[in-house]
Amino acid sequence: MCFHYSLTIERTEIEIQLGVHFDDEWQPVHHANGFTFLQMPVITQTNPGAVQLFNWGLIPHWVKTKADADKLRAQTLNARSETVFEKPSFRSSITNQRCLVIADGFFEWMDFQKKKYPHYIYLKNGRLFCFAGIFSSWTDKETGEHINTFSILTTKANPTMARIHNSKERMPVIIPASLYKKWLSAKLSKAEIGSFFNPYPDAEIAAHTISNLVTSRNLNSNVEEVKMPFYYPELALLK
DNA sequence: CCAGACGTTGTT
DNA sequence: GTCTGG
DNA sequence: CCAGACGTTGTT
DNA sequence: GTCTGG
Repeated sequence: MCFHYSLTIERTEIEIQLGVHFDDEWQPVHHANGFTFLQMPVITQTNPGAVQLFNWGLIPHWVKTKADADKLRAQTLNARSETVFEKPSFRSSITNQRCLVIADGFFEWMDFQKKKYPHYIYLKNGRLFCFAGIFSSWTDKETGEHINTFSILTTKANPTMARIHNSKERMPVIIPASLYKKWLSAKLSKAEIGSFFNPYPDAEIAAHTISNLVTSRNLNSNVEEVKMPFYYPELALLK
């Protein structure tokens, strides 16, 4: 799974690397906590030339009230790729409402002797990447407000992620750069969509432990330092 | 028929 | 131990 | 996901 | 909206 990630590069750099327009205001985010349902940049199937800001936490179209939406979105930050075609919250989005969720790193915790050790995971080449996402547009009938939301697909962990995320052995689905266009193309069969649901190649990712600033209540975690390496002597026992 | 769920995980 | 809030 | 609470009352 | 459980 993946409930915390980062996108720490500038808007113009995102435009250059992905060849898209990004017209909204944008400040790099060092720590996006899914449970705050913040707006993050995505590229949708329906508007593949543009980066848009959607709220993390998918609200299905059939939700009736804002209260129900708020309950559900805390549980739709991720969608299991194995069941995404069946689940009521996701099945109407996977066929024709896929998106790329732009990121440059994500956070997971290792369990060791009953303590949690946060890690930052990123590509060895240092570039941005895209999670496989699905999106939905929801209208609040009380206020008329439209909210565009997304969820990040998950799959089983590759060896590096299994070592880090040792309690659950899951990881987000990452789309290889060469397949961005295909993920966003219309008329993919169920099998073609399913062919994306693989762990990302182990050899291409890197990771290190970080301090617990990432979940600090008193300090602002949305700062550059959040992803800096932090050494835990007790973890040396693992190597 | 209506009411209620609709999700992610993991499991000393 | 388990739930809620962020 | 983690951090932090973990209660009483009554309720448009 | 659509399915499950009662």
